[in-house]
Amino acid sequence: MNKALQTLVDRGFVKACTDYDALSDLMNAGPVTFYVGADPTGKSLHIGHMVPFFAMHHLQNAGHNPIALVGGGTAMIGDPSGKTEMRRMLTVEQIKKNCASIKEQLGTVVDFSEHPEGGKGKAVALNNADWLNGLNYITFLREIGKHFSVNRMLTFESYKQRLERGLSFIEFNYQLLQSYDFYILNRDHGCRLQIGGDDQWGNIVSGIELIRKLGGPECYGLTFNLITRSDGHKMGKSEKGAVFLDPELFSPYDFYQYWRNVNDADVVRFLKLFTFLPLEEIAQYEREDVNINEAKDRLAYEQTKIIHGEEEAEKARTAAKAMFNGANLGLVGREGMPSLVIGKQELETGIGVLDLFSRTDLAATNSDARRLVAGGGAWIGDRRVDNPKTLIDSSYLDEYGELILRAGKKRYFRIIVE
RNA sequence: GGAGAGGUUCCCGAGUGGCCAAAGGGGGCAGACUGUAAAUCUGUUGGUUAUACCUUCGAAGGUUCGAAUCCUUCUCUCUCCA
Repeated sequence: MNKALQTLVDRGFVKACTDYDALSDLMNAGPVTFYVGADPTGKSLHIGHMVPFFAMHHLQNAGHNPIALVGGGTAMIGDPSGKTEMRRMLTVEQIKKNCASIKEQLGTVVDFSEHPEGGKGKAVALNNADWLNGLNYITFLREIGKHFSVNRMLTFESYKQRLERGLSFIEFNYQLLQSYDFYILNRDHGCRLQIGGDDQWGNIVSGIELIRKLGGPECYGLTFNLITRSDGHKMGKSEKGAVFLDPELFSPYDFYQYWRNVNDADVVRFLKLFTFLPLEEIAQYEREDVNINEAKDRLAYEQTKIIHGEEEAEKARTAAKAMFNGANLGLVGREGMPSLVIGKQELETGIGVLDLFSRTDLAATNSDARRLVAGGGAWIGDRRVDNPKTLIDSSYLDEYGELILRAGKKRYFRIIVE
């Protein structure tokens, strides 16, 4: 099998392919242009969205040419695949904004530079709004719609499910539009392969069929496993909500912690999928005598480095070590920690614990803070605060003239006094 | 257009006049145990200037001493019929 294709299989990406042998031959014959779509339904992608793009990275490194397609046009509609509910409609301005920020985020794993080095393929980012928004309904029906059989579409699993819950007509059209995307990318960019999550199988196959019917070359589809966590939680969901790539929405420190806390059973699998470490290197973490926590630290560090850069990864790691390993790294260790600045004056007067905690991320409201304190989970430095009426003043400052607030064992917050 | 079912707190889902800030489960948070893991057990889970008060059961009115519960109108979803 083709080496790059084999890499994806070995790393645990691949779920299914329309034709392994033919695709392998095609990839052996030279660089293949391929694409994956991303829907700009939000301002930021979360890590669950990233699986196909990590795969894209590996294929680009092997010399193939990626097209990252942002669905500025299809986002107007909403994809019913794998969802039981109708997606809410977004405004045109929102979609535009989302497209721009998503393109930027993809740059963390895909090299969009003009002249990529080291034998990499040339990557481009396109927006299907460019060809979808101007479509004429009647023309589209005549030229594209006639190739689709409703009977056949209804046999797809994704539609079957939705038929029970209700499916709007425009969502039903999604498959036609995605197929048309593939057709356009093939016609204008020589794209021969579409990759994507397993839920995209039906849409991908339809695209291949459309291209064939319109006289294009044989194209291929490659789908990836839906990544799940061994505890059954959805990938990319944390107690704080989705694990977004945008540091504004999900801090690099929390991001690091998310990976640092994955289940034992997931570590090696995630190292293969979500880092670029060579498989030989990952293999050493599978050995029984290796401390699993080292593997988790490596996973967290590598993943944070890819998404947020080396500096942030270092900060997050240092902060984590300072907090959990008891290493007294001084102020340096606190840099990656979420923080808040309060006035010196205010502290000297004294601040109620509840007030203080509710102003941080540790408690959402006063009541929330009250529960935390009453439950014995509120700490300042190494002092447990269990009386909600406690007044926090400068006597609580540590040797650096700061307060380190803690909720439970894992959530820290730094109060800087000025 | 006609007939019926329904919209409850983060989610699912009980509740058909006061004992309802609303059972139960899930999820979350905290405590215990641990390895910053999993599993398990316990507590907690609308807000506030907090043994009380305020806001919440699709929306707006009404009946009542008192409404998530009864009535009216509106609205949305689903099912069946044409």
